[in-house]
Amino acid sequence: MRSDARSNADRILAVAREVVAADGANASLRDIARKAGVGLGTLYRHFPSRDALLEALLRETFDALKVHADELQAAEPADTALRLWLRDFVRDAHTYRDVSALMIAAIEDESSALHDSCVAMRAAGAALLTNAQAAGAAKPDMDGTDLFALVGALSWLGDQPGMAERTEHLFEIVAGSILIPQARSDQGGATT
Amino acid sequence: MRSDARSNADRILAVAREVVAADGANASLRDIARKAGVGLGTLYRHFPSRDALLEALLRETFDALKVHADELQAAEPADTALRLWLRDFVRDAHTYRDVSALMIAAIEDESSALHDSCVAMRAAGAALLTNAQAAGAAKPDMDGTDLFALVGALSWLGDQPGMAERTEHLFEIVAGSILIPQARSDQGGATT
DNA sequence: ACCTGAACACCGTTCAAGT
DNA sequence: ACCTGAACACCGTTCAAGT
Repeated sequence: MRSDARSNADRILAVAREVVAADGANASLRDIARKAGVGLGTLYRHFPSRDALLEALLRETFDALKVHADELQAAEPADTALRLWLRDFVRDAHTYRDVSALMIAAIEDESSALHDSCVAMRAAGAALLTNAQAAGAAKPDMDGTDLFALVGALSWLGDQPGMAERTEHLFEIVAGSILIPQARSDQGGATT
Repeated sequence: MRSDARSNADRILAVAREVVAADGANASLRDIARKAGVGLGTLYRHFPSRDALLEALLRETFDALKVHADELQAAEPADTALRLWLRDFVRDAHTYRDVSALMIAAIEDESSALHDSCVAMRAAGAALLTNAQAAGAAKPDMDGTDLFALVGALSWLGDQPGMAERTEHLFEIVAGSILIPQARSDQGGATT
């Protein structure tokens, strides 16, 4: 019966969402299986690795971030688009505690279930960065991976005790190291 | 016999240095005790917590960093002093993998064995920062904890797979968000 | 097909028992 | 005083056995 399996997978995912929200990305898988009322092997059958489970939890977030990148690129001047997207990224990346380390690791590890999503995130950010650089609004000596590293580090900081309330401020500081202040005229269009 | 105890503590420390160098700050304490040829309880007797053991490993490094801060403050212009010290800090903080998370956590946790050292580090950095700010060489909207957070995050990045070779570059980017470029005349002395 | 849970090889931490 | 190692309560991962 395939419907059993599906309902199990759904229940595991629902429970995982709560447990990971509470305990972070390194939450006990045993605990999740237990609370989902399912054998440990069943969890492993549906999600063969921790990354696979997290990927399932994060997929919506990732998709939304990619869509948002496209929207911003179309609607905003290059520097605003980049800045706004980075804010979102940092916020979303620590929806669950300790997820940024996994994301940064996943970008190097092609076998990780998170790999594709992270590469896609990097590409989305890189596109916004390239745009901003072309407009002279972002430092030229930086690539998508640098950007990913910086926002990853920022989101990691947000997970550390005592740092959460400083992330806004730290974001501004780091953003200041990426973006070049623009004297902007009324109409936002940049010349090529 | 107190000499037994001392020699045990020394051996534990020597082994811990190797194991932590290999496995990072979360190395297995059991493994350390085993390799030191000592019962697990003996390790706990001498080092009642992981932080206590790491503090012992890092004490020399910390002391050297503090001394170096004073030297730089006396010998270099404020911006150079800050920049050079930050470089050292980032380098030393990832002598052992994953130590930066513990350092940042320790600054909030007064009961941690690493607390005092970390507060002292922050104070040393804060003094250099204040100096640089007074000379107009560092952004004014930043305090010692922000500085600690940024270099902590940078050193964390250095521990992540694939990021090690970018740390130099990322350091320059972040340093650029802290320091204000100076038009410097021949003599380096800043006026009070 | 799908699920279960015991089995294995690990942890950190504590503490009775030994010298 | 100091040390030891078993005991306890946990992990992640695998896989034979069940339905």
